[in-house]
Amino acid sequence: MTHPRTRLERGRNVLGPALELVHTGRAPTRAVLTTELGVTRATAGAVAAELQSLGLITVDARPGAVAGGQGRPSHRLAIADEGPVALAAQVHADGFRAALVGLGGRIVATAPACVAVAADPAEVIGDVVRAGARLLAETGRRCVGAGLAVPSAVAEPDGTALNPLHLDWPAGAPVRDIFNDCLAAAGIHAAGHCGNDVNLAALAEHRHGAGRGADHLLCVATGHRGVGGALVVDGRLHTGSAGLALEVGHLTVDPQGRPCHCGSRGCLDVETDPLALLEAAGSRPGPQGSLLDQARDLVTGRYPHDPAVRAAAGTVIDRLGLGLAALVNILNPDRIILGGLHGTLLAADPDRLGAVVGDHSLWGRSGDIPITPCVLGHNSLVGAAELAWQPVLDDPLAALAG
Amino acid sequence: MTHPRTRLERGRNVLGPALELVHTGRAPTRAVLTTELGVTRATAGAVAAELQSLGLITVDARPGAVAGGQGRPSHRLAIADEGPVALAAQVHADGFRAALVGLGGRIVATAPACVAVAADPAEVIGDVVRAGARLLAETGRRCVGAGLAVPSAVAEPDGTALNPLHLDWPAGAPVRDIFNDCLAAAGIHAAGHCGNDVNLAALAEHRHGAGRGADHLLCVATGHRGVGGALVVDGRLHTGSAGLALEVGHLTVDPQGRPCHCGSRGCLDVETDPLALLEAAGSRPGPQGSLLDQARDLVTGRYPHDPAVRAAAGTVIDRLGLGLAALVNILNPDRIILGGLHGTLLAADPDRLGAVVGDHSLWGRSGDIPITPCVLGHNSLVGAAELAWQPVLDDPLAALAG
DNA sequence: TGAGTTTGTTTATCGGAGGCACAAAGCAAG
DNA sequence: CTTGCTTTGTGCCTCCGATAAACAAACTCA
Repeated sequence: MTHPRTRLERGRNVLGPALELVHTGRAPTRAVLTTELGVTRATAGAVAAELQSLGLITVDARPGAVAGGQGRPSHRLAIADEGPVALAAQVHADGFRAALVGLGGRIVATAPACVAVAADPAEVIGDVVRAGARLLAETGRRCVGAGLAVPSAVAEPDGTALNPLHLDWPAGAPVRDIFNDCLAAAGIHAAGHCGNDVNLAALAEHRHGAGRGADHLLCVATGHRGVGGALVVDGRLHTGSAGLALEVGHLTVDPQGRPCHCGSRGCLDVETDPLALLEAAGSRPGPQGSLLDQARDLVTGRYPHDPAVRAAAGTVIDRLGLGLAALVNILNPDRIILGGLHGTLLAADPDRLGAVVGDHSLWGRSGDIPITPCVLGHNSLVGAAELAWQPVLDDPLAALAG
Repeated sequence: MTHPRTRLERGRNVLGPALELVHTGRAPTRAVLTTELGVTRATAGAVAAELQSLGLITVDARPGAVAGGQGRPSHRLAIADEGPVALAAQVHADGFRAALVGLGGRIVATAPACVAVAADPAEVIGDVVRAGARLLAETGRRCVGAGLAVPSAVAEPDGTALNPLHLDWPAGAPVRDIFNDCLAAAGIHAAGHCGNDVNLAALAEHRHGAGRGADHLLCVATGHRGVGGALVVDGRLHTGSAGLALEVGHLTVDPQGRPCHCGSRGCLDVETDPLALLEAAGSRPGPQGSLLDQARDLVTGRYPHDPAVRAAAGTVIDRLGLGLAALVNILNPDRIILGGLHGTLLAADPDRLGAVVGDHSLWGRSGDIPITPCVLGHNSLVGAAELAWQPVLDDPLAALAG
């Protein structure tokens, strides 16, 4: 005679999709979970109970928890306040930063930004991991994994940084191995993942920011030097066969333009980054503040009334539009988001860029593609956390219960 | 009391993947099916029996059917000889063609190619559908669906041909609706699907030709005028959000090049198609034979010993290499296949193109990307059939039993 | 001929999800 | 306040696809 098993362990195959719905804010109540997953109420109930027992979400069954229409109010689903977190780390040309990020892209704690960057990747990554370890110790949260964002293409499956150009790191540095070594040295027993910062920013924006709901999201951004791109298709990063896709910096946008270190001229990289804008505006880069900040100040403070800035920004916008148009023809995205200086330029003159993209991409349809700036702060950090959360989102039971 | 159900109806969820393995030639025996699907022998047996009962495959259990190693020989799996077929149709600038294609990309019957092309899409599509209907009547095969390849981007979800430039069709012609109307008028009760010819060729090459096993397959081809591209990721066509991806013809490959109707100069479209090669070689296009045939004859007959042809082909190869390098940087494919004149040029000088692509794509890694010509005859036709077979591959029971 | 190896088949069982009936919790109209 | 309607949550049973394990079959090799 079989003893009556508890039915609470049901719903394993839909557990991941269910958690993803809560994670991305698309499942505020249990009833929504039912319809979004396409399962019965019984299954959705078991799934919600299971996620609650894993300590990931809370199911609020109190009356009045949901502002209802007709019928019995549904139980409210929320991300557990004291649930586990991911350790997120970011290294860039001007410093590094660590944070703890919970489900839903919620930044739980941040370490103060550090501006010193050593030339040795192991040293920098060790520093940022130790900063993260301190946060974990202070908060006492469980850590589900760790993610590191670097300003370089990261090759798969090796996890090496191929072009960390503005970091003075050696090309091909095994950043994932270094990251995992540092995690182990800091006593953090969790898997470490690495990714390109623009890729991770795009992932974060897709799940929690300006890219929500887009099926084919193109993200282009410039930080300090150079331009990065990313594509999120059906909720997953499109990184190509070896993690090297969306290296968009060397599209030709001005045949008579500046020479580029790649050997060509007028590449997107050298025509639309902060230095290009400063030079075009006749403004010498100063010693204080990053190139990005100086370029941003120029645009937000003196566009459009300063003729030199107006002309320079207009030129950069036109060049960027040409590059985006080429990408639109190749990738056919349904939304474009712009980060860094590109986002600032878009905000300063929302119409000009769209017009250029529409004129130079085929069948004019592209004019219908919404182009918006990124909206998340620290989106690369949140994206790094997404990398760490991914195994949990794919299979919560396997990732947490072990 | 429950009656003892026959266990032959098991294995529904793995039925599609199993058929796909047989379809792509990756499951010659039942034992391979077991390991490839990752299921038990019991399940694989039930699945094979089910596919056989659907009339799609044969399971040959005769001793000696498999050249074995040790142990009991496995049953041989083969595509059923008299199984159902897909109606494949292709329309291009020089005419149209119909064929019947079975599983495995096997061309079962072809109608003679027709060289007359009317300006009215309904007329042409009606002609090709009637040719296909005759083939169905002659062979008496069951038809699982129909696919049509057109030399134009096909917008989804509407199924309209956006730029059928060399067909004198109106832009935006609702080819899928027309195709389905013609099918119904011909008494063929099957769903009709439409796609871009290069996309479909890439799909066919991925499943049955030079692209087998590639995870990220890039295909670039030129037929008569213009250049088309396609990307197959994890076995599925990447068509972007609206079916318009991989419009690669307007990448800039020569800033001082020929003017293009898109308003720019030196586009891949006008620098690497057959007309570009003929002009560069100082050869006036003649009245007899298509542009593609004339350009091919030039290369195969007079390369490399004719200096003019050598120089012209070299220039076109270099331009093509620049375009491919840009695509490599953006898409990071693990294999590239070239069709039409591009395939001929590659075959004529296999090393030069690879060197250019390697030099102009980042981190030199791209030099490792294999570049090969397409190998299938009628690959757009076979690809059109793939479109029609897809619902069967996704869920054989639902598609066939209804 | 017999041992070892690999594959096919049979039977019992497991586990996730659906179906259905019923209970619970709100709103609206009288 | 009561009654009816609507919507949601829960318990019980069933279904279905697949696994597990034991056995039978077919071949190679010594």
